[in-house]
Amino acid sequence: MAPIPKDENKRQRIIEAALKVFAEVGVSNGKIATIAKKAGIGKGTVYEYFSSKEDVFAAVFKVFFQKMMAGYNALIQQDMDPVEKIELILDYTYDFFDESLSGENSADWLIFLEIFLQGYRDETHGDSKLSFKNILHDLYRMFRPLIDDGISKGAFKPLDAEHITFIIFAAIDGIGLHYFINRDHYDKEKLKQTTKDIYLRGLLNTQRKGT
Amino acid sequence: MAPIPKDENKRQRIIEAALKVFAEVGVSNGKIATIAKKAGIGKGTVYEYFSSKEDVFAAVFKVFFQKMMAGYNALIQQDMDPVEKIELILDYTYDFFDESLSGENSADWLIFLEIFLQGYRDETHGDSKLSFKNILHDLYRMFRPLIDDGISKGAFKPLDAEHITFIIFAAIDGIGLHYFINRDHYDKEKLKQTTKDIYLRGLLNTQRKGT
Amino acid sequence: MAPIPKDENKRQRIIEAALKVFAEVGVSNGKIATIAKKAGIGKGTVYEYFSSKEDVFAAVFKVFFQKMMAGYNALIQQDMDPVEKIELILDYTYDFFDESLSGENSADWLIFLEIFLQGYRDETHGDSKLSFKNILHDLYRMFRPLIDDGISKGAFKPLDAEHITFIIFAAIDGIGLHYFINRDHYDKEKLKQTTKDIYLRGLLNTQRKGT
Amino acid sequence: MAPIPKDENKRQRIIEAALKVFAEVGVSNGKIATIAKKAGIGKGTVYEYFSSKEDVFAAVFKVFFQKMMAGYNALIQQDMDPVEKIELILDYTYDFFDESLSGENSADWLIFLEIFLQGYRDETHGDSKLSFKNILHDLYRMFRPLIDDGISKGAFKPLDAEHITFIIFAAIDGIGLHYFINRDHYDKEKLKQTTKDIYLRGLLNTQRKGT
DNA sequence: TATGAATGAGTCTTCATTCAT
DNA sequence: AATGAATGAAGACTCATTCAT
Repeated sequence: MAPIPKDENKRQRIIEAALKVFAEVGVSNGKIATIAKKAGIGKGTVYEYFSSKEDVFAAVFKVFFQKMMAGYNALIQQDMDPVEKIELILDYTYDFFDESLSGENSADWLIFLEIFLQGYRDETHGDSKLSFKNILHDLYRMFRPLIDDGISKGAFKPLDAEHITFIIFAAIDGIGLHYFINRDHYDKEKLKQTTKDIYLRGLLNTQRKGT
Repeated sequence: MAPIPKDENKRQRIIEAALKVFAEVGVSNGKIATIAKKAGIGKGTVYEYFSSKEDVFAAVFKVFFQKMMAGYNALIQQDMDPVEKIELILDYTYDFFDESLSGENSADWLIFLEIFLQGYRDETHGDSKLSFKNILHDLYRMFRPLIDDGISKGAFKPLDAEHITFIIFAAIDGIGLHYFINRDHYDKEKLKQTTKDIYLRGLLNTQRKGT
Repeated sequence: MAPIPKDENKRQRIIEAALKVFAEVGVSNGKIATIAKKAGIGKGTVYEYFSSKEDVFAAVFKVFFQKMMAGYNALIQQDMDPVEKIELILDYTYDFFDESLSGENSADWLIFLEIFLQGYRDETHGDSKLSFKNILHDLYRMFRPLIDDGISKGAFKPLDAEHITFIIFAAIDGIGLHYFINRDHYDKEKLKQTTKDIYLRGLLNTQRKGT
Repeated sequence: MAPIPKDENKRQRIIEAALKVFAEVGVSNGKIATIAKKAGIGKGTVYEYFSSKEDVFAAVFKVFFQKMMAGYNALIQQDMDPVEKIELILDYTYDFFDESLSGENSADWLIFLEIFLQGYRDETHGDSKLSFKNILHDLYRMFRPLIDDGISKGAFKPLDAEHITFIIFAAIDGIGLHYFINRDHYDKEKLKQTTKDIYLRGLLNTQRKGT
């Protein structure tokens, strides 16, 4: 059905174009014709690389999360102590959104929500090959060692690692989302600092020293 | 075009039906015919109360946020100390999603994202009468006094109130979102507790007592 | 799927239009748009009465054979002796095609083949609600009593009635088909006479009297 | 456009593949891509041998009737008396269909109808290089000497030879067609016998001997 | 006021055909 | 000579919206 001919580069161009289009107007409203034009190819050519619009979306979905995970993973893999890493990750979240929002890519990040919605519905309706849940679990799994490390090194409170991971990542998501809409109303550096203050003073058990 | 006839009750039924339909299948895929049937009226009747599908969405948007704000506002208005309130609010977030997800309304909460997306796009594209940003600011404005109160009473750290409000609310949002997808993988009570642990041990400056 | 609203008259107009269009250009090449225009309605309206093009075809199929059977049945029901009836039926076959071919309906009869092909393929491919075989058996069943009657009255040779029915009807079909193409090359009255000569002198066992 | 390159063998493979494909799914639904694959060549190569799909069909049309005529002609050319030949031809019709229907070629014979329809329409619409009428006349012309021979030898009734030819051949066609669909419902040998009984007892004037 | 039958603009998708390699 | 990637014209079907009843 989806023959996937050789030109891998062209396939990528379609995915990128689709990402932008879906982000800008939504998956339902994103026309294959628009995607094709944006990719600089003919309408029919899209179907040489993907069997359907749904299939295009699936590819966008996959690529998006791979990139996202790669971004965070690069930070996590670095050789530094857990506290610094958490700080880096929190800072990075703001910076990542800030970059995503610059220039013409301004709406790119909306694709996260599009993907979230579409992916969740597909899952609910059972016709999904894109297990959204699984993606989230991959993300948690990626963060998890960092938390474990912090706990074992005594840097983090000895709370349940699984639940901490969930909360931290979920919170980061929400913060990114809101910052996405409100960045012109807030001072980024102050937000970064406050975020770290709130998270870390709680996460770290250094204060216990004082007890 | 939309004369807005008398029967206000019927108008509400349409909005409720639209909420469910949009939540379940998305705004783009939500059909006027489906909404009408769910509201128990004829297709044409929808156009007696609303001038277009877009107009129906605007009403859903408005009602949804009014309800949401009412829910949180009820908690905030209660006469109790700021720390307890924050705890209540965090707990409530989990409970709210838990309730929303029970029974047939299981997808209701997806409407938040639908609304978010649609609202944000409308705003970006300039054709919006629904300022999404304004809604968010209303929400922050609602939470703000609670933070101010906590700070002035010495219960919360003397950080910048505006930024705290942003972070707390954004985090709550993210947590709700993720819990929405993952609730069957986690123990709610443990999550509640860990959430409060992380947020509050950081937010509260009680540890200073020890100094 | 196929709501089938009230206006039965309009439904008939669509079927008639489809019959002509399918006959003229084939089922595959027959466009819904053309059918709609010919029926004097909007494109979308076709879908108020039929759920798909396939469904339109099914209706054409059904109506066509009902008419066809009604035509032959009227002859068969008449109160006259079997030999005369067979003669009438053979004559009628020529006349029927002759009429079908006059004026603008000139291609109408091609629909028989279209239907034959489409029906046969649908059956083979299993996705048929139009059992073509069943239709043919209905036709045979209709002719059968005539043959039985002729045999029991001693007018026809005492051959196997079922097989006679098959052969006579199949031959009539072939004759109609060829006449359809060749009528301008032959003298109809001569064909009628020759046909009866060949069929009847064989079918009747009157000649045995002479033995 | 269609330079008709050397490899005649490849050209035949395309025609054969097209025959099967058209028979199976119809001319409209038969895709050039499918034909190419079945012929074991590239899609573009088809256009080295034929200028268009229509041109491919024309070749199939021509080849099919050549084969068909060759089959019957072989029988007609044999040195035997007219009555035996007619019997042979009638028997052969059943056997031919029986063979065509065995194994994977099961739908091959449908091509006759496809060709009939397409050919007839092309003729009607004037864009035909395939005079369907002419083909039929060739067939009649082939049978004609057999009838003439039978009449002149006194084996057949002295009816008009041209009309007899038409009727016999047309009837054979119809019988083949119906047998194609119904062969599992009838006993072939009985059908053969009954067919010959009906046709020959009428065609032969042997009964006159008794007079 | 309420309705739902009618409509056609708009979208995905297919496929014959072209053409650079 | 052979190929198959690229293309866009064409067509089935959907659905917001209108309007006569």
